[in-house]
Amino acid sequence: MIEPRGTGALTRLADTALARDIGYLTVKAFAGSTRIVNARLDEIGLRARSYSILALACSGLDATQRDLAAALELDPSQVVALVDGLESSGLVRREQDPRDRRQRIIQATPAGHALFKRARKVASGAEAEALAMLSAAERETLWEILRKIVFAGP
Amino acid sequence: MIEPRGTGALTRLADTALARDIGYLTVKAFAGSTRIVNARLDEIGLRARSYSILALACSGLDATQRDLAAALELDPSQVVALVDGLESSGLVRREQDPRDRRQRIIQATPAGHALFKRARKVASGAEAEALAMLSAAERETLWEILRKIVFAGP
DNA sequence: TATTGTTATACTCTATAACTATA
DNA sequence: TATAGTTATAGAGTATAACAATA
Repeated sequence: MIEPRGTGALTRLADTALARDIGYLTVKAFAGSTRIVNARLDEIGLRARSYSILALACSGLDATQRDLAAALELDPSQVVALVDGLESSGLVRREQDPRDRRQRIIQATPAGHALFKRARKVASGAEAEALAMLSAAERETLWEILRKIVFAGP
Repeated sequence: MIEPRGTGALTRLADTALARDIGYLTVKAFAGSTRIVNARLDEIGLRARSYSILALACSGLDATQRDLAAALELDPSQVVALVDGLESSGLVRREQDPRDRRQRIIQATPAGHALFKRARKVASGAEAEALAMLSAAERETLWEILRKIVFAGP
């Protein structure tokens, strides 16, 4: 942006209309956070999405693949590949629901529960790192607003 | 999740640990918002990222491709394709910086400015739609927090 | 006939490495 | 030698359509 050396390219960006654009800010904030979270989770063989699947498999909700798709806003066909990966690593099992043999309930194995215990700490640390510039009160406010976006029915 | 017919699969999800996980909430909120924003922008031939490039090309900041990459948290090689698309649609021009012939300043054409004027309204409407469940005060708070995440130096 | 899980396909996004032209 | 833009490639994420087994 044709500035003296040493001046950040973003210096004047904060003054533009884009800085008021929640869409832009969301994309940028999300990109940075995802990078951090995935980098940390990669160390234990997970990513943001496989972590979420594992979390639900550990939750005791007896979620079917269809439920996982709905909960994570994914297409059912994407869930197949994610569960395949976790299953081949021995972290979850597909259990046939005796009440409807079409459905597969995804349950975490003992190894899955053990890894999730570690993964929660990793994810929580990554979150703290990604949001280090926020106060505890601001993080709480962000959580409340996100919760409202996700769980408020349309 | 083995519930009576008519009960939403997400009913009990709000009580699990995942509902406290900002990472999960962010992924889910972001997925929904992006879907809405891209669907609306598609109608005028843009997407979230080409919209952001066009916004900066219209901003008067005389941004180079390197600046765009930094501002949008993209790799410079991704900016090439995005600028290619906008340029072939006649919305932006690559102008060689006389002070450093390696650099290309991305400027919006008159057609680019005209489309951006429409695109801002579309993006703003999509944002309102995606965040309809928030009050004006909550949207303002969300904006402040996102701004802090994006512009707070590490 | 409708639904669950599955396979297949295509397109977008993200991440890296290497090349060219300029500095 | 270092940087801006470019090309190429591979992997992850997103979106559809169709199929087999089951309801």
